[in-house]
Amino acid sequence: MSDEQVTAPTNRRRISQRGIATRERILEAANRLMLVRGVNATTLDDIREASQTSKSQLYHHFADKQELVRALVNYRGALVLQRERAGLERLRSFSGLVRWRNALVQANSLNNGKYGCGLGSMALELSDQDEQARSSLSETFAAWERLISDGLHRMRDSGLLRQDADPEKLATGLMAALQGGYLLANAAHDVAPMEVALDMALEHIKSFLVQPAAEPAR
Amino acid sequence: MSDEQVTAPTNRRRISQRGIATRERILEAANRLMLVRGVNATTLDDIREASQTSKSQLYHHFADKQELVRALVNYRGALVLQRERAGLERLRSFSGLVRWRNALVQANSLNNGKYGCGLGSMALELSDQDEQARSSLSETFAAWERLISDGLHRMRDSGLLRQDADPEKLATGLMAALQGGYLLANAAHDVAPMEVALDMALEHIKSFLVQPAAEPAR
DNA sequence: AATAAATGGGACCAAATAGTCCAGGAAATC
DNA sequence: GATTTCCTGGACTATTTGGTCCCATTTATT
Repeated sequence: MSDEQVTAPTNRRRISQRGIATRERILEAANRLMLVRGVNATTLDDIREASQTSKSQLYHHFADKQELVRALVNYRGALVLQRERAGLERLRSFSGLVRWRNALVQANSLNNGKYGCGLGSMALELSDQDEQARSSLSETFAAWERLISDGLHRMRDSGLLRQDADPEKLATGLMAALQGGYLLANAAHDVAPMEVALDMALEHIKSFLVQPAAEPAR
Repeated sequence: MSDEQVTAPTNRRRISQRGIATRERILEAANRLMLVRGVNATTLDDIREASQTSKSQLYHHFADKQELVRALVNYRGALVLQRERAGLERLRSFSGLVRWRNALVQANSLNNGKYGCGLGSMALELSDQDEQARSSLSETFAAWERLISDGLHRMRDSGLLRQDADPEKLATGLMAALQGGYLLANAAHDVAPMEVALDMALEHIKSFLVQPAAEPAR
């Protein structure tokens, strides 16, 4: 769904290790620059310079800026999903969720809430500008939520969560709290709102635990 | 804190009704265009055309694009706060919160989740690009949260909310859910995630009610 | 080794876009 | 009503930026 390449003879085309590396270097630079400056505020010359490549290479690997952005959407999505899969695929307990929360908070606190979520910022900037990018981002968010809801399903199946808990809705709520937390933290240049938001969502999930603990979440 | 005008002789400068109207027309057009296309993707020519003005007028009323954007940040902030003040300053009950939620959801559903929150989208786009804009936006968010927390304080003072409820944190959580909901709804082009997120936050607030009702929030 | 195809460097072009300028018209003050 | 100051229209300029092109170099296939 994301790999259309140069449209035509993908098979007839030779490809070298060096070419792959260059393409990767471009995406890596675009990822880095566009995270801090935003997509529209980053120029191709910025990327060319940061990736130590040239114009012809940019246009050799990507038809135009839009296609580069779309590739970045997939690139960044894959990175996030990979990271999140590592942290969520074995989720089976509430304390696992707390650890997951702590990891996100700590990562974000390293830069005082700046930059926010790479996916969320692209979503707001591109959704009303590039339908294909929006669609990809939406799917990535869905996959991310599924990682969470799968964990919640496991917790429900094992009897930790009540039967009337709705893993999908809980996951959506948690994701919204996370994204909203990123946004407020970014605006405030302070992780605090992100912590409060995540704690709210965790508290909400906690209220569906079969044996609610006495102490509040943390 | 937001009105610096042309820096120098604000008093010595005559100003006509027509001038004010033109400035307003420019801001109104910028507000409209930048909401759907984003700040960086909107050109001054777009604004000039949409506002039925000319280049000289843009630069007569604003030093450059950055200052126009900063003025827009304040303009939009004032609009949102005005709207929210109307809906929140008499907040005294949980059902009042539900009505507030419903109004936001309905407004957003009119365009299938598109465009998101005018403040939130600017926040993500400008926070890492214009420190002054970020600061203003952060203050506006704080004022908005205060409208909510003031209402929650009233509910706590009147005995509706438990004493251990923290209005500030509850307001931050609700705001994060709202902003995250806007973001996910925008990415999905569907209000549903925004509803789920807001309901989660309301449910969380509900858990601090002195006499929890039997039925779930709605 | 010869050949063909992929990769690379960077000058160059065209369009978009921010920003300038000035002359004429409108409004306020005397 | 005259004069001064503000406001407006729109042509014009400079810069940025996406995109093209050509030729050299490297890599793979024979």
